[in-house]
Amino acid sequence: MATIVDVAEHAGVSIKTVSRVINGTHVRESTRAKVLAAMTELDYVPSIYARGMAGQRNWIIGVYRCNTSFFSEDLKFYTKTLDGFEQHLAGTGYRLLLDSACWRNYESGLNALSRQVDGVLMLDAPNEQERKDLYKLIDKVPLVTIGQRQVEGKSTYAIGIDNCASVSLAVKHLFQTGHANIGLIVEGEKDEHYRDRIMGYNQAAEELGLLRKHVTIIPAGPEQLQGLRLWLEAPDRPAAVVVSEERTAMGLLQVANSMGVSIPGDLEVITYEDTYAAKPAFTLLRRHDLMHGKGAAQMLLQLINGEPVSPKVHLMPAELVLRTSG
Amino acid sequence: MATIVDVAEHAGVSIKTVSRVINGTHVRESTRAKVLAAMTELDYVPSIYARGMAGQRNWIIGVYRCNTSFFSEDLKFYTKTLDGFEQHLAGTGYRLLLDSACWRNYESGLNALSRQVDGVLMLDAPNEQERKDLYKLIDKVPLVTIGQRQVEGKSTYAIGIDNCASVSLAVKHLFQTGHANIGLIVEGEKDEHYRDRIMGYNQAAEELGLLRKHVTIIPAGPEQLQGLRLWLEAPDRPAAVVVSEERTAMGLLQVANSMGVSIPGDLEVITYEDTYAAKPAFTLLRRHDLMHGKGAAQMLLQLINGEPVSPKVHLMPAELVLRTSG
DNA sequence: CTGAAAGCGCTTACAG
DNA sequence: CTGAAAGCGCTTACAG
Repeated sequence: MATIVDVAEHAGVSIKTVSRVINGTHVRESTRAKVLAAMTELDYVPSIYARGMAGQRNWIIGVYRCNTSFFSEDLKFYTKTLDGFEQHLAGTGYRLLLDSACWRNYESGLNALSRQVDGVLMLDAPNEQERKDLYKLIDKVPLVTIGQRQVEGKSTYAIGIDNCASVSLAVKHLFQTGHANIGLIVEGEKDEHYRDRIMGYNQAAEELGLLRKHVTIIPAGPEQLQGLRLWLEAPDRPAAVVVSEERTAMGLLQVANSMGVSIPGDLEVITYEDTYAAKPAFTLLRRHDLMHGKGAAQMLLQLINGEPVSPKVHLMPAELVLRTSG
Repeated sequence: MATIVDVAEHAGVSIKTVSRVINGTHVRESTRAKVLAAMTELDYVPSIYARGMAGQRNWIIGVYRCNTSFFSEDLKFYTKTLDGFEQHLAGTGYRLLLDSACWRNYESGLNALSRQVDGVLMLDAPNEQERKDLYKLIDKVPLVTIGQRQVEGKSTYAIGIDNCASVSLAVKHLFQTGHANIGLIVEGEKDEHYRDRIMGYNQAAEELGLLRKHVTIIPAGPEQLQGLRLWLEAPDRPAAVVVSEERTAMGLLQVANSMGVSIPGDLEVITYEDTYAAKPAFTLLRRHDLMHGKGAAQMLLQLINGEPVSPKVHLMPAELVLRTSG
């Protein structure tokens, strides 16, 4: 296995020069070409271990999820984000480390991770306690979260969707297309993003002067279809609804079908766009996940490089994608 | 940042002893406790870089996908597998590295990766050319693939689902429940797993003496629903069908609903179980993804440790999960 | 712009 | 069972 010494000898230059080529520092073009040729010929790959140990950079970025296996089912909500993150990182020399030894214990895990990486991307919304632990680590390692993280009034560097503005946008759209009786269905009320969505609904409802607010919490799980059935059967149910999760919207479609309720004819539905294949008869709230991921990578690189990052939190509303069928 | 020297001094032992504790080698229990206490007190974390460089192990396992971003949409087919893989690895000291610099170029990428990791888990089915490149690397690094990989009659170490046996099982089940006109819908015929499924269908059809084979290829994409409509409208269409992808099965359900065709009343459907939320009225072919992942991790650790692995390829049929509703 | 040398924090024979 | 020392392959001041 060729080392930097072999490359230097083969190219007839100093080790330092090879190092400069590896690190992209300025080297005379003809020299660089000679070195690159030697690298190719010797099938040389710089050792991440030697680089991490000798240098002040590790060239590794840790990707972290709170108190959950990295590869749990709901990773699907992040695949495009991570794709964008990785796309932006490609060519920078950074690699992604998923530390299976650490994500089972939040503080000590991240603590350990923070020593080994140059920066951390944090995916999931921590609960209150985790958020406090998280905040202790912000000073130890450059850290960017997907979605806003508030800790005692302060925030992490964050990029993501503006759930409040997105739901508000959806409600206003329904109002503008002639609906006055507009509901919201969410799967919970404890998580930050559900709270933000409820807030967005309430804000829009007040702004528009809606006579009635109709927020329903229907948790995911075996009883969900039954819950949706009851919701649909209620005599005063809204004629238009924003559904917070696409799987719930799909359930709603299924139940509506079985009850002879036509969507969008009898019930107009707007829902977040997720990973399911069929997108029938819904107007969608489309997140720009790929862009979030790229933005997170950019933010993180700026933090690592000590460049100023502004604003600290960058939230974007979803884009409304009008249904074309139905 | 505490080093192994600090820990040794603090615990009043030699560096070597600390190293032995880190690596789980035999140390007197009282000594081990003293060292662990010192580690905790000093908030010590061993450097992966120093360990990787000094030792003959890197304690890192590379996870690799062929010619695709790691985080592409279809990662969802592998989340449970990876979850199991990671679960089995937890506590062994190994971590997972996703090398964003390498998976864009197959051979050179994996080549580079192979230097930096102790073993590789390979997820996607490579095409013929990639498979040849892959095979060159088998000698360089312990490598396990999910799903079978044949290269010129030889195979990688592999674990996964037996697509042939699974579809065969499904067809036989339909036959035993009284169906004689049984079809198969797949989304392609080039990929190995589609070929295996078609093979399984054909084998079962011949074994059972089915009078007619009815294999239909309906690619995913915008025209899929139209294709499924035509399939459903055909006067001689099967009364029972094995659908190879759940998204296609969901599309079939949607089209059937709109046409007034009842599932399972008018059409019995068996499909692979994937990630979608609603599982109505289908009998499912359930893969034991978690088990595949754990098995892959076990295989890989055995290979890394130089232990014998047998059999080299371990394929399991899917489990038939009978529908309870419909 | 380049060369010689120290040092990063571990593991591992080699002695004791 | 333990201690002292070499060495892994880089980066980085430090000289030239």
